[in-house]
Amino acid sequence: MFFIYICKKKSNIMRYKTDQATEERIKDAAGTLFTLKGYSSTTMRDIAAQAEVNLALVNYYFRSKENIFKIIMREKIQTFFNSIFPYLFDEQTSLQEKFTSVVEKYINTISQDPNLPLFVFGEIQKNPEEISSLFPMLASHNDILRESSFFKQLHKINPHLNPFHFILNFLGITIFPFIASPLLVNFGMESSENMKTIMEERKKLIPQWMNQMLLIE
Amino acid sequence: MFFIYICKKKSNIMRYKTDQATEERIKDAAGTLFTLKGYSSTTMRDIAAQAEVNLALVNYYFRSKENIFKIIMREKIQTFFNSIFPYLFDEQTSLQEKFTSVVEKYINTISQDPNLPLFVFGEIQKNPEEISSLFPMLASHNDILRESSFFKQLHKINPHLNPFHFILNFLGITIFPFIASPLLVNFGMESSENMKTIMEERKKLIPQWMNQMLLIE
DNA sequence: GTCTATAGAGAGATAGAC
DNA sequence: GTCTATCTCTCTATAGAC
Repeated sequence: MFFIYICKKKSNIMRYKTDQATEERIKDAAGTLFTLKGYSSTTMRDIAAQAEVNLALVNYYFRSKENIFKIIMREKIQTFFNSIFPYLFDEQTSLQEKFTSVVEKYINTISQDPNLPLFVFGEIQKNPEEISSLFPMLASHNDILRESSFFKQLHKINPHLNPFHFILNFLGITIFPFIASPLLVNFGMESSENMKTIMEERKKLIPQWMNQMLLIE
Repeated sequence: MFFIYICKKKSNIMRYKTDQATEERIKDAAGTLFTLKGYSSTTMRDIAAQAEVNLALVNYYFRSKENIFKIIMREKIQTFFNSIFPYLFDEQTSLQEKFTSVVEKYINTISQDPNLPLFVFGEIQKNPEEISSLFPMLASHNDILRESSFFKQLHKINPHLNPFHFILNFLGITIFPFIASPLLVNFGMESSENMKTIMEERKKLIPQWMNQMLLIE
């Protein structure tokens, strides 16, 4: 009895420290691998190895591969949209301020996790209904973008063109460089170090380009 | 003997018609599934079912999954680059002409296979060295883009900015809409029918936007 | 060429010891 | 909580009949 008591106590103390660290390590490993290789190419054994834990532990903490993926996916999409959405709906800021703050925030976020855009768009392509189930709010209320302050401001400045064009342009020139960078490195574009400085330059340039584009009728 | 002769003859006649059709059907099925779901999420059984043939036949014609994937991948990348590259290196055309002809050609090509960009960039992210092995020409000669007529013309018109910025912008506003469309449909952007008209509008708009952007120093 | 049947490898998941 | 061992399923690939 005494022995068991001691062990239990020790195990409880350990748990508080170790468990959190282990769970977090597994989640980090899964996040890295999923964003890099996608759902199907990532195995539970990969995740265990990357997290330096036993395979059984991954199931112990997260029950199933599908479950751990959903958790990761939800967080990643959250990160992805949170760096844009709050700004787009802010009625207090000007179009200019939106351009600069979204670009700044977005490039900072993605720089820390450059595979994020390709992961998000890729998984949405593979499983379009998934995003609706993750964010039912969007499915039910799907004019959300059209009713944003951003959309209205774009329309006011240039009523001749569908504001979606400008949104596509804005996201395109901001996000696409991250999507294309592995390819462009092959074409002698930039080493991954230079990619960083390129993106820093673009923080200032993108708002200017957007202003120029708005002039067209 | 006579029986065998007849059968052989019949089988040869059949082969000419049937085999080509079967092989083509398998390749089409594989192409569709790979571009939609990626390498790992696509099974040989999927391909067989989609092509309406027996599983063993897929291996009969293409030997292995990896092999059929390489064949598809090579063709898709070929299509992808052929809609851009010849124009970029043409010394005879002006920058304006390049903008319009690349946009026209590219949007037409991708419209027939909207998943192509995400597939190409996704697989390159998963396996960056693969493209070098598929196109050794690029690996050995990787200043290819920098030496293009397009690059030089951009530099001449705006010497203050790295031409890669404009190339990123150009590809971004052209390609990104296809990458983002499954997502934007969720945000009430456009039904897939309207996506077609949106892209038609962009054929004319993109060259104009590019001109505007070039003005910035 | 096309099919059925199956070998063989690798995946996700869990039981049970510690 | 963590590990070893194993079950079960599905996948790729092929052998062999027609």
